[in-house]
Amino acid sequence: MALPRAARTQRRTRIQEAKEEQILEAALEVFSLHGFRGATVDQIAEVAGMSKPNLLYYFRTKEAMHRSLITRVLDTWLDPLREFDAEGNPVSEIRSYIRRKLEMARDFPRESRLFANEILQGAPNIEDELKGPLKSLVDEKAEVIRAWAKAGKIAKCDPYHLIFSIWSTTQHYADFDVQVRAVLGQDQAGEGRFEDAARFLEQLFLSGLHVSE
Amino acid sequence: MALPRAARTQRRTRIQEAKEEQILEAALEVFSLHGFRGATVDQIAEVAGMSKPNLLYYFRTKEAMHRSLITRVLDTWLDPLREFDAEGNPVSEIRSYIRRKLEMARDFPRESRLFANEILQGAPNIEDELKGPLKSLVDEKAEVIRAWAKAGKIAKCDPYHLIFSIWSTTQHYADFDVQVRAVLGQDQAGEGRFEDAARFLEQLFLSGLHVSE
DNA sequence: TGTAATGTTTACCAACCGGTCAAATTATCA
DNA sequence: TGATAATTTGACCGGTTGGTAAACATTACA
Repeated sequence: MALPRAARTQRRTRIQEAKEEQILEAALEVFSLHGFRGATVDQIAEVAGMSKPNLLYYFRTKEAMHRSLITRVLDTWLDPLREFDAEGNPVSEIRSYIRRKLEMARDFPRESRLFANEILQGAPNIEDELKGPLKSLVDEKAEVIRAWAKAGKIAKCDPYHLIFSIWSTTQHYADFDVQVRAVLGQDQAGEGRFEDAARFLEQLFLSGLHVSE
Repeated sequence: MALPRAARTQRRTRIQEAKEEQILEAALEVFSLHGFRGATVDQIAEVAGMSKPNLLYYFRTKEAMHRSLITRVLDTWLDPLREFDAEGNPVSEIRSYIRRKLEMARDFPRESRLFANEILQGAPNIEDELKGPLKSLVDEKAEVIRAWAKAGKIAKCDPYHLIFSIWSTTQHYADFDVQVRAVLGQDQAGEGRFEDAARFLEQLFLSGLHVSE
């Protein structure tokens, strides 16, 4: 008899690691495109190149798969914000934060859409993580921004809404990609749109905060 | 035998109008919360307070319901942009555009989420409308903004990305509401958050574009 | 090599879902 | 009022879905 997932905390075969990776990759592809309910286990299994029961041997339910994926994505998704440095200089910190977020939107659009899908539908599975770790991290960085403003290094502004606006503007290029492409048209919608966006957003945020180099 | 939807182009009973409204209201509620595939006809029927066959008497398929809803929402969703006036003064035009979009995010979050769900999942049903009417409207307004920049009324910037950033920042408060509330915490997350957001966004965009009153 | 643990597959199931049908009920109006 | 058209409903259907059972295959290792 096989030991399903829960019992395998001790040792993990190479096979297990490889297969789980393979499954999560496929799950990311499908979930990000169709949302939780829109995705089917058969579809994920097909993309992963294995049979449905085989997939369910590694993740006992569709929900387990989704949970595993979401927590992983949420974690890496916050990395750029973690790097936000209180000791650094406001201009370069804000600029590189925008750059990093935009690069993630460009290089990991599926992760962004997975997350967006989850939030959009009320975040049933991660509300605790939003109110806990996410809020703490944002609180901490908001304090840094507030200190910068107090010291006159940047314009006075609400740090929370500043962070929201950086999130939304950058993730827009992943989550609303279809719309962006449609509006820009074939000629302008090449990969150069990320460079254009970066230039625009830097100008907006840096001069919007009255910081110049 | 009843005449289903397609045959009723001539006259519409009061009952028909009322019921269709009732159904679309329920459909908006359910679709915006669970996406197209996540929503079930039974669920919509229950929210609408009628039986499933009765609902399907007015809209013959789930897709017909969704289509009807989407086109209506897309249309009203663009109203604020239509009001954007080339003859107006850049400061007040941009400010009132932001205000209006933010008010829509506050007052019609379900409409925003319905739209976001659709785009997020590749806009299978409205790609043509994005590439057609939407693109045309944006092109037109982008030209207005470009002219303002050329005349030195606002800073030179990419008008398309300016519009994208206004869309994303304002809609964020509807689409990512759960996250916004979670991060702001109970004390700050009251209805005042929209006023705070409005203040922040006005500052960001107006001084980001080097326009001052 | 033998055998026990691990991994994979075929066949299957119960619940659900979108949609139909025919019968019953209600509104319309000559 | 009576007949005709519009509306509503319970019962049902075929297809899909998430998940299971058990037989079969492969790997790890003593």
